[in-house]
Amino acid sequence: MKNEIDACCLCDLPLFDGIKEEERAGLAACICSGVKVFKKNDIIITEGDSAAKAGIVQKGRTFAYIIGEDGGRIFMASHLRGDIFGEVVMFAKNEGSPVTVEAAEESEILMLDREKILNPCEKACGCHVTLLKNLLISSADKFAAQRVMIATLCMKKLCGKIAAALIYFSRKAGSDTFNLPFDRAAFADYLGADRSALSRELSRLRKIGAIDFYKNSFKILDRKKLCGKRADKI
Amino acid sequence: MKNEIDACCLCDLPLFDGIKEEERAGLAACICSGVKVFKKNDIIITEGDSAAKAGIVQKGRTFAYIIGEDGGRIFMASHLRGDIFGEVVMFAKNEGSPVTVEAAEESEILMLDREKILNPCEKACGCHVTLLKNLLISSADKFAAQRVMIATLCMKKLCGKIAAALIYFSRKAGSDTFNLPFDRAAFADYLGADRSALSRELSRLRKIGAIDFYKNSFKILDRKKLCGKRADKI
DNA sequence: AGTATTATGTTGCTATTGCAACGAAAGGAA
DNA sequence: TTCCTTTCGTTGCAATAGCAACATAATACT
Repeated sequence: MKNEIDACCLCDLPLFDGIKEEERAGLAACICSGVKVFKKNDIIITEGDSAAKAGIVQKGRTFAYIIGEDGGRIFMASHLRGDIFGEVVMFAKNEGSPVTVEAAEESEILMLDREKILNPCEKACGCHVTLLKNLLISSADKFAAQRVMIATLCMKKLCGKIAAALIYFSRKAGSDTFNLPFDRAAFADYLGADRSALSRELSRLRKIGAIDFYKNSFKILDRKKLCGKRADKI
Repeated sequence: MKNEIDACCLCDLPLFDGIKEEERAGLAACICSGVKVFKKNDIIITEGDSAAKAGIVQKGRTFAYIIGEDGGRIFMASHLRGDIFGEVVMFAKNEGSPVTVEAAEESEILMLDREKILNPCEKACGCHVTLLKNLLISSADKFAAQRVMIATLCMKKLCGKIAAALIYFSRKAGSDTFNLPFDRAAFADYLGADRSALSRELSRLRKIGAIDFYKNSFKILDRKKLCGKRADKI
């Protein structure tokens, strides 16, 4: 295990909003328990793990998923540099992690300690309330992200799901051109759809001029076409 | 507006776990701003409402939903006596309620005040950290409920969605016989499916002996049949 | 009771989509 | 380079599910 904490990365997180600059480093050191390096496809948290772990991505990219009862992979979230994962679940009564977290590429993860967050050393008392409020804000944001997923998955047709997802990621990026944080297979998982059906539909949307894409880079060309009814055959 | 606070209802909530009996009533009075009565189909919170309201159901039943871009209703949650709603969203940066909350029947709602929760009177300082921790726990639980919805909606076939939902509500009730908190139309919304398609599938599942139901009361008879492949025709 | 309204079930039709199988393209490793 | 692996697109086929329209049952209202 490496033990260099990228203080810059850690202290700039929203988690530390409202905490005085001079207190951040101390608090950061207090709540975390070291840096771990994971190779691509390494499992960081296994579904059912009793220990309530959390982590912050210092370098690389990770994603969380569930293996559904039908064997399919249910995509839950992706985490880029600066993102926290596991911090919401840490507080749930239910024991065991509900998801598996996997490294999408070689990644450095700053591991957080549940107990230290819940019961930090006494000197941190001043920051503590602020930290908890920030965690609440973070939870609320993740809650909102899940709500977007639900709204996407509730669309009755695949093109509706695609439209909802593309519009969401476009808005998030603040541009009609943007990258999706997953490959086709993961995108299909995210939409709860079949990969080949997704490919077919994306091709159709490109053909009618609604979108354009190359790999995981997408561009929305025409929102009306994106959401409209399908044209009659031929 | 009525002004009787059902102290029993309020104080027994998980929100007050870990807070001394003698402090509960005071804290309760401190964070809430009165009781409102709503008739069936009254709107309690409208999507987009700037005020971050929250409430506790003292009597009755409410539910939250979004009107999707395709006009369909996206079911998000239902709230029975003792349930809190809006408390997670209160902390999100994003202004405006993402959902509409509606009374499913005549309901008494204890309204909560965001500012009072975030910045309670000084004397409540001792309880404050505990209250925030409890809110974190509550957020985590709702987060988990949303994750279940996502796992349900990710099922590729309707029978899979139905199975996932029924098994979830069965486990929640701790019995193979249980009531769903919605009528057929809302159940279809919850599954992101068409109401008539849901009826058709439920009838099929009853015919093959997987489940039985009457109104919103369901019974799981055979889990294998519930999830298995469809029998060949006739 | 009688009527209106709502909730639920049924069915035919057809578009949609899952599934499986295959091929092409891209990238990595030896 | 060549081989291997992974990713992505295409297509035929059959199952599925949305949609609309209607029938029936349950409930509320006067």
